[in-house]
Amino acid sequence: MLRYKNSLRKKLHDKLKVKHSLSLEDLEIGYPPQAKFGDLALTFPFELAKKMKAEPRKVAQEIVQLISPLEGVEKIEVAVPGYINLFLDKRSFFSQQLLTLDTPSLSPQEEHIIVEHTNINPNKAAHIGHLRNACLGDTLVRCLKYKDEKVEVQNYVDDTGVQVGDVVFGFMDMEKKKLSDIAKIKEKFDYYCWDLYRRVAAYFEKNPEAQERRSEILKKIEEREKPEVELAHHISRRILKSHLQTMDRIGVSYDLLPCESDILGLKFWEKAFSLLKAQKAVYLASSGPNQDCWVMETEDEGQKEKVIVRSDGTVTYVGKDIAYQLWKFGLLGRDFYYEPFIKKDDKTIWITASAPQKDSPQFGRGSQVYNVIDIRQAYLQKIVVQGLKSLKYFKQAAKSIHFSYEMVALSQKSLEELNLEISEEDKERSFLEVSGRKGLGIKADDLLDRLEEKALAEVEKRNPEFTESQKTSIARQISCGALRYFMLKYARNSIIVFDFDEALNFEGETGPYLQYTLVRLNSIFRKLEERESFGEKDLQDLISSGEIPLEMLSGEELTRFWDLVLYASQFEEEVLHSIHSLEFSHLAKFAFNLCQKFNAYYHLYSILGAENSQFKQIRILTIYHIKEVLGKAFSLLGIPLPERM
RNA sequence: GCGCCUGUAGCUCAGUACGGAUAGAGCAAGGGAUUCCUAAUCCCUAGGUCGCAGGUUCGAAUCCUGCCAGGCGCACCA
Repeated sequence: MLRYKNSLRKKLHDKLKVKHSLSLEDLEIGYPPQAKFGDLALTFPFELAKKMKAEPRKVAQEIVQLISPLEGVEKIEVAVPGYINLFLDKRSFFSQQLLTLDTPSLSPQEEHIIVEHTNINPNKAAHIGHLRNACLGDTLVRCLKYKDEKVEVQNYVDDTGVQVGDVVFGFMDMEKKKLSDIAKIKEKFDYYCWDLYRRVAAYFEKNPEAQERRSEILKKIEEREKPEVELAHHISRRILKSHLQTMDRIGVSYDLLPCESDILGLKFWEKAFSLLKAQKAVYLASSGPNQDCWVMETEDEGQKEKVIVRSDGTVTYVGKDIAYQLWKFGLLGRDFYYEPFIKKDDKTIWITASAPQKDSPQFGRGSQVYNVIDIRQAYLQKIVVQGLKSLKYFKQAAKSIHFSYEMVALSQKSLEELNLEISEEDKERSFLEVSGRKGLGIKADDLLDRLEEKALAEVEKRNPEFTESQKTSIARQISCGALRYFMLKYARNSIIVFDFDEALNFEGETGPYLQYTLVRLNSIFRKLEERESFGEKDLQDLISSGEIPLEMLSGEELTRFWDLVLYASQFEEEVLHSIHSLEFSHLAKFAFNLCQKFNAYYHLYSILGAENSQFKQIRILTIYHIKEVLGKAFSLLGIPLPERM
């Protein structure tokens, strides 16, 4: 449809330019609210009427005279207030759609896009909040790649921060463990640390005097002193591997894992600091509450300033982030070294290193950067962008996009289900924020396990004859589909109050519903092959022959057919819209709606048992079109497609 | 206090970017459909002062102003 609209817009522009000065963009083409009004609607007569101080209806009528006849358009009508409704030539439109199924009309606009997402502190297991981040980020990546953009996916690892330091404290000071003892821990390590981290946080609450030791550990990690730095390294790498395994379960992967330890080791901050000082973007506060700190003035809030370097000379998180953002755009003048971290199939996930390595690829130097980070960090992201601006990198500042989203919270009901202890104060709240420190949260692997378990039981019920490995593999695909759809169905601005019943539901607007629809669709084609030896080649022959016996259809079936075709053809528009608004719930809803439309069609019209071969032909072509579009949509949403379920 | 966000059906949410034709889904509730391509499905019923009050407009859930309610942010934490 995108392609069609673009060419229609050009045609309209050509026909109208003699009489009206309208730009191509002014000629907006929308959809009427009801199918009976038409297939496409032009609303620009209203704008024009305003300019000409005329009645919209009259303007619309005049325009219809100018643009008629239009190639590919069967009928043009003026609707009462002043819309121009177009009725397309169904046969030529459908045939065009079928022939261009494999050739996307989207084209890239950037040289190199960097998407940073996931970014879990490597000191505990991943939880549902992290899953939302990863699903959003990964879907963006898939959509950008579909648009043919060059995309590099980074997952930042804060391996020298407070959170890792706290777990080091837990092992060393509370559990009195050495590296060799930790290495011997057999149980799921990220779960072990989840629990330990919660105990450490509670310990610091009760023993404020331990703060001193806490700072000491952090300092030793930064200055690469043993044994603290060895422990931090062991813990962070081991947990990072767990995270990658968890993310692999939902089909999420990365190109590069940039580590904070290397940002420190390679003195990224020192370089960024000298750049900022040279541009006078930061200054040493000589008085006031921030005395002896290097601060940056914030844009809108008047005199307010943000501390970048503390009075003890250490750099804040934002400072390091500014350096990292500069590096992403290739503006820092320093670079990482890289080594392989994990190889799976033919894909390598690289990690940064602080010494030169052999045969490593190039990363960074993006022309556009997306940071997928929850909305609570909006202020800090703004400061990072301001850092770029103060260095006069206005273009890069404009291309720094904070992909923000709301948190996943826990309902009181889900807390009860998990038997988590909460304070009296927290009991009053309608929902609770996930908190690693308090150990409040649902671990990603636990949730995925529960989804898999339920899916397995459902598969068992329906397909007892499948082999065990078939069943588990299908269950995995279903759990992934269920989770990804769940994370994408909500607008990013909306808080997800997590509820087990909702998340584990496989009926209605859920991932498994979508998967089931496509499984059914595929199974029709499988049966066509089995029973009638009608295969892919016959299908392609049918399409290229251009024989579309549309004349067979009338009444209800014609309406349904056309509704399906028209809706499915909007796929690329939905992808673009989702990228522009960073709202992938649009794409999720689109796939769901298309499934609903198909399911209704499926119930009314038999394909295998069609009345005659012409009905069969047209129905096969119709559902093939849907199958292809759904297949593409699923792959962008990261929803796997089981053979059967 | 300042800034950002949210308020739509019993519940969970779309729809707001760029105002447009009768405000849509799912869940829950009630009723119905399976000798036939997978019932993880489909159909029907019921359910709405779009937080409140003004304003702009031919036209407002959508834009503007004020108010009410809730959330988040405004660290020498990350």
